[in-house]
Amino acid sequence: MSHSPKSHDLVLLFAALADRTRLRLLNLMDGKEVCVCYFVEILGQSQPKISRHLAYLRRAGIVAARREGKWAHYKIVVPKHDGAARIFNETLAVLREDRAMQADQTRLEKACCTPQKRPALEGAPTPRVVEALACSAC
Amino acid sequence: MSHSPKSHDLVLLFAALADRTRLRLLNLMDGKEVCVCYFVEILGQSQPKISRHLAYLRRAGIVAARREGKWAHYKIVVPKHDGAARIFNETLAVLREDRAMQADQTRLEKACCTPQKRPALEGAPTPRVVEALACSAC
DNA sequence: TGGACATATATGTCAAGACGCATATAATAG
DNA sequence: CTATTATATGCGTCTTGACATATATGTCCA
Repeated sequence: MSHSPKSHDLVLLFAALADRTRLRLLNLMDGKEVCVCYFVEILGQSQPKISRHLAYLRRAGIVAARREGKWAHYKIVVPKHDGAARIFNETLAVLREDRAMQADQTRLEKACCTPQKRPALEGAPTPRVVEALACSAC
Repeated sequence: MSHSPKSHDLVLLFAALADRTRLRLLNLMDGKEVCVCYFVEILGQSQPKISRHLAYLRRAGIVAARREGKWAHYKIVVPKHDGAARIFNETLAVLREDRAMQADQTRLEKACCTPQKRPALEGAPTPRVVEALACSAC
């Protein structure tokens, strides 16, 4: 596929990646489908702010939302455009090596293990592994 | 090097890449050091516009300017941060595969061969190959 | 020295995005 | 049905960036 690889796609991708909060969200979604309440808890940012950035990523076509009862789950969608996909995957790989991003990952894993200790996560669905990359702690 | 790979660097890189004109400029600089007047001629955009985008890229630290008499030459500088460098190089590779970007390259090569046919390029220094990647036509 | 030309910056205008706050929707529980 | 919880969206404000026009700076050459 990836019919006409217009640089327009790339510009949209880069714009979506040009925000720290969005990079942190993508990093948390790396290999997992994550509930919104976890993003709010782990990043410690306001729920509307998180929701807005998730909407931005959704519009950019690099995440997909799934509703399950009162919870919304988000997961990564690799861009169709081949070039964009390569850049996107490389970006995820770079994020994995970043200290702060690893810290986010660690906190997510910890929260997954003892969600009952966090009021905001009581009864919330824990992140679910999607396509390879196992969550060692959960 | 690349001591503390802060995601801040990445955000700045992505912001710099999130513009079509800047992507076209970077593509033209791929492997060559290019005079500003060539950018203006090849992209067919106003000189101030080109200059602003070059200034943006300069501030972002991914191009370097060199003054030679009345002409200014720009060339690519790969980011220090290792992750940013990988993403940046991958981006350049993707641009090379893009139709429109190839068209820009072709027009640059043609202009290099017969600069005397273009008033704006009379006497201007032709792009100079830097670090490998030869300009086959010039 | 002065003028022509190449390049850079200042300014005004417009649109997009980020954020906080409040509020609306949606689904569940009681 | 009402209350509660989770998520999304309007709205006002601030910042940033893109662009066009105008202007400044710097360099060469006559």
